[in-house]
Parts: sequence; C-alpha cells; structure tokens
Amino acid sequence: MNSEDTVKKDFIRDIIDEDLRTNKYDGRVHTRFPPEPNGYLHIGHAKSICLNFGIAEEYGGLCNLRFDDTNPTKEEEEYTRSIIEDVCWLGFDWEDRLFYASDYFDQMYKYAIQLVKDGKAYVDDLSAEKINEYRGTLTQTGRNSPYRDRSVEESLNLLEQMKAGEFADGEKVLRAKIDMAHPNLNMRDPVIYRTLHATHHRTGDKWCIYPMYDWAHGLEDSVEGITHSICTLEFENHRPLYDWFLDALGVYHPQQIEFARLNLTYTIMSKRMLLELVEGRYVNGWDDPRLPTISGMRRRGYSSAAIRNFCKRIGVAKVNSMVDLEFLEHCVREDLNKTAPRFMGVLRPLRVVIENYPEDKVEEMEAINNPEDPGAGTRKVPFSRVIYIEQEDFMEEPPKKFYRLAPGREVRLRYAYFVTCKEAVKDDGRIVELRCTIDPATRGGYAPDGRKVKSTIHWVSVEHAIDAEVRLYDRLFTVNDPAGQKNADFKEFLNPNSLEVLKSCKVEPALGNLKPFDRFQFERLGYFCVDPDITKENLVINKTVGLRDTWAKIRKQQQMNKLDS
RNA sequence: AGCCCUGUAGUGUAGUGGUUAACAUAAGAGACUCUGGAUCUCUAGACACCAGUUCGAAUCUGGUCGGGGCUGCCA
Repeated sequence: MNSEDTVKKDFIRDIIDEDLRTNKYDGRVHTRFPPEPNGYLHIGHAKSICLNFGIAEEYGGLCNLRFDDTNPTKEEEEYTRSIIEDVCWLGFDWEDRLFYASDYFDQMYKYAIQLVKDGKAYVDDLSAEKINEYRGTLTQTGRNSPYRDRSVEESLNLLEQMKAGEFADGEKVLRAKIDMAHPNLNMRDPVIYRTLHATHHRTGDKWCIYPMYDWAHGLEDSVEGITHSICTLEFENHRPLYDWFLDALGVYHPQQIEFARLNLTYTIMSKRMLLELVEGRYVNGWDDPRLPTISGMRRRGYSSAAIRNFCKRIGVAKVNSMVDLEFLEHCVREDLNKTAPRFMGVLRPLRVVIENYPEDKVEEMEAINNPEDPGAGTRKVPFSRVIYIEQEDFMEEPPKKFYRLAPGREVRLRYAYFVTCKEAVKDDGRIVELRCTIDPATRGGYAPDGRKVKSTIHWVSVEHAIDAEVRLYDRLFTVNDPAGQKNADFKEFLNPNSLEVLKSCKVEPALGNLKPFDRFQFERLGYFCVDPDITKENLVINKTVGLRDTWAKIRKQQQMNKLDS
C-alpha cells in the first residue's frame, strides 16, 4: 500500500551509496536528464526522468534538465516546448538549471583545440565511406587514415577553416587519435566534429561544425559538475570513450552508469517509429491517447502519480526486459480508484420504461461521489419514469452466472430502486425497449424485508441525460513486441480496432460541469476523462482504462468451453 | 566471429556465504460488497546447466549454454 513511499534500492543507488561512503564527489549527488529535442517524450523517458530526478530528491542532490541539441537536422523548438511541459507535468523541478548542449559549443571547440595541440586529435580528409572502410569490422582491425599523422599545425589550421565554413558538408572531420586496432569499434579514432551547414534552432548559423554525441556528452556532464551520468545500455560500449575524452582533457570526470531501457508489451518505444506513426497519420498526433507518449497518456487520462509509481515499481536493472502493459494499467487503476469521482454513464443505451412510476415525477437520488474517499461527499442524480441502462446489462436468455437483468428478474438500479423486468419490446427481432416495474419500498436501494438482489446496474434518466461522444481505446498493436518482429514492418501489426468512437452515449447531468483532462469513473465501466476536443455542444470523453472485469473473464471462459466441447 | 553486458516464479524486481528464496503483478480458489469495482484470505509457481572452493553456494571460481548491444560524419 505504501509502495509509493518506500525507496527501493537498486544497483545505481548502491553505487551512489558507495560513492557517498568513500566521499568520491565530496558528498554531492548531481544527475541530469538529457533529452534530444527530436521527438516527444514517452513512458521510457519517464522511467529515466523518475530515476534521475528521484535520485536527486532522495539524496538531497540536484538534477538538471539539459537539451542535447547537437544535431540541428533533427531537432525542433516544438519538441523542446513539449519536453518541458511533460517533465513539469510529471511533477519534477529543475529550478534554474535548464541547460542546452548548444550553450557549450564554444567551450567544446576550445577543448577540441586543446586535444589537437596535445596530438590527440586530427583533421581527416577521408570521406564517410572511406572512414567506414578504414574502421575495419568486428573481427578485423582497422587501418590508420593517411591523414592521421599530419602535423598539429596543419590540423589546427584545418579545424579553424572547418569552423569558418570553408569546407563542404562531409568534406572533413575532426577525429580523436586513439587506436585503429581497438577491439571496441568506438575507440577506432571516433569522429569528434562533423562539417554540417545547418541552421540550429538556438545558435542559428553561427556554427557549421557540430560535435558528435560521444564528444559532447561527457563535456556537458563535466561542465555541469554531474556526479552520476545515468544512461541506457546501448551506451555501455561508449563508456571507454566517455572516459578517454575526459581523461585526455584532464577535466572533471563524472561517472557514466548504464541501465536497461523500458520495453512495454503491445507498444513501441522508439522515437523513430513514433515519428513514423505521427507523420504517416496512423495516429492523430503525438498526443494520441493510444500512444505511449507522456502527452498521449495525459490525454488518455493517466495521472502523473500513477506513472511515477509505475516507474518506481518496475525497478531498474541491467537486463533487457519487457514489462506487461497490464502492470501500467494496474498502477493507473490503483491511483484513480482512490482519486477519481464516480458518475453514471451509459455507453450503449437501452431504453427502459418503468410502468409503475408516474410520468411527471422526478426524484433526486443521493449518490456517493467516491466510496474510497469519504471526503468526496455526495451528489444528487435525477431519476424518472424512463431511463437508459447498458445494453449488455440485459439478456433475454441469460447464461449461467449472468447476474444482471433478464425477463422476470429483479436487480438494483444503483442508488435508486429494485427493478424487475416484465417484458422486452422488440422491433424486427431487435430489443428496443424494456418494460419494467420498481418496488417503491426499495427507494435508495435497500429492501426493508432484507431480500437480496444478485446485482446492481447503472442508469441515466432519459429526460436529464447529456449526450456524449466516448472514445474507446484498445492496444495499438496486435502483437506484444511489434518492434521485434523479424523481417516485418512494425506497422503491419497495428490494431485496426484500436479506436472505437461511440456517438450516442448518455451521461448524468453532473458531467456537464467538467473541464478538459478531468478524470472520473463511470461506475462499473472504468476510468474516463474529458478530452480537450470538447465543445459547448459536444462532450467528448476518453476511456482511460476499464475496471477489472470478472464477468468478461467468466464469459471468455464459457465461450472457450463451448468451443472445446 | 572479436569486444562489452547479462541469466531468480508467466512478467517485473529483491536477495551481497547459513532464509521455509521475498515483494509486486498476473493466474486459480474463497470471503465480503448497493460498482461482477475496491478490500481481505488462501493456493500454485523460480535460482539456465556442469564442475570446483566451502561444514554450508542463488550468492565465490572455472567452464558450457542462452539473451542483448556494438561496424552513423545519429543520440
């Protein structure tokens, strides 16, 4: 229950504990979250954000937000904006420490000159293809570039000309002079600067050379005095380089620690693939509620508390793993159960006439707003002679274990009366209306004679109902690992039924007071929230996640058994 | 193939030489209930394998097997 407050130890926190014990960084803990502004943040980033900001919080340290904007061809202002919004919404605060890698471009250039002067870097004239060729392969050592041994003066000169824009894109690069025979490919004279005449969203046309990740990242960490530079596993093989640059420069040296990125079933976590879905209009923008983006989940109705709790509970380790989407949904339900006010809404309406209830009578039934939170109080729900109930709450020929309404059967209308079905009115074989009676003695939902009823169903008064459009979402993909399917495009596994729009839903009048992003529960159905597409005339509601549905499970089992026999 | 990382219930994590190997979730059974929700109880379920060290190994050593990553002027 207090899963939210317990600080769970993991291998990263163990390292920090040890560093604190040995006073490695004078007792400081300083992390950073370094997104590249080339897409929207997703739940995988949330894991990293919670890790970095969480650790800083726990240890009384600091966490910076830093945009790793070293590649102007892919980065945009719009992404920066969204990232700031998302980190904020998740509930983290970088105070005055919002940085950009581009803030350090001058410093990085000076460091590069230092490296050249020390004979540890050189300008290479080889083409990209040639550099590739010279690099060797996994099993074969590389060969030195013919330009590797040119003089420091010449490299210095060339570097200056590169910076001045005197070379075309791709014509020259600055490379570190390490070891072309190194078993780690990353150490075979990696590129430090590439020539690139592109307009940067912050520095404009000031630069026509841009630093490579390996060169830039450690320097950014170093300049900011980061103690623990936490990144994902794919940078493991880059750590020797991270260390080499910092050592070669003789500057402050944070330590890089790698952890396994998050994978979630039935979705994708790759920015490239997300971009493809957005640009190809397979979804409706970065904040489509079916996407695992922070903005998508926010629009879907997920709370930041639920996401934070999820990130805490999945832990952090070095093995690649796949977390069940159900676990995320569990965390969402757990939070919403405690916080979401309840309402009644009918998604697929079935008209019910209560024959023994007066035509013009309206009663205000008292309903509890949230049984999990007594402080949430109560509200009045209007009841009248004609109401809607859910189509699936009635069956003419109920199978075993179906407890809801059926001909001759009595159930409870939540917070109202016991109701008995007298007749199902059909039109062309389709049930269009139910004729029922209530027991006036059961007003409020209790029988004075103590008799029990097998189930309680929700309802909405026809006269008072508000029309609503409800958008139902299912998993975006039909397979649990769409990105990992061999020889297939992930888009082939898109679930064609991931979005279902219900136009004629009927909801209780209190819903009219809600604002976009307000979260609530439709009793017996699930958690929902108001979509920002809402207008004065059109109430638009998103389904966040359904309630646990025992009946659906029974039904499925019954159908399986039927197939077996 | 070379280098690096990594193997604990279905899933995600804990366990750091002595524990009935823990927790969460999922699964199954039951209790309770004006949400077939929530809550509660119970059940089943794991140390990849083989040697070695040791009185004693999930934990240390060696090997085998499995999984992941690396050959962008992306990050």
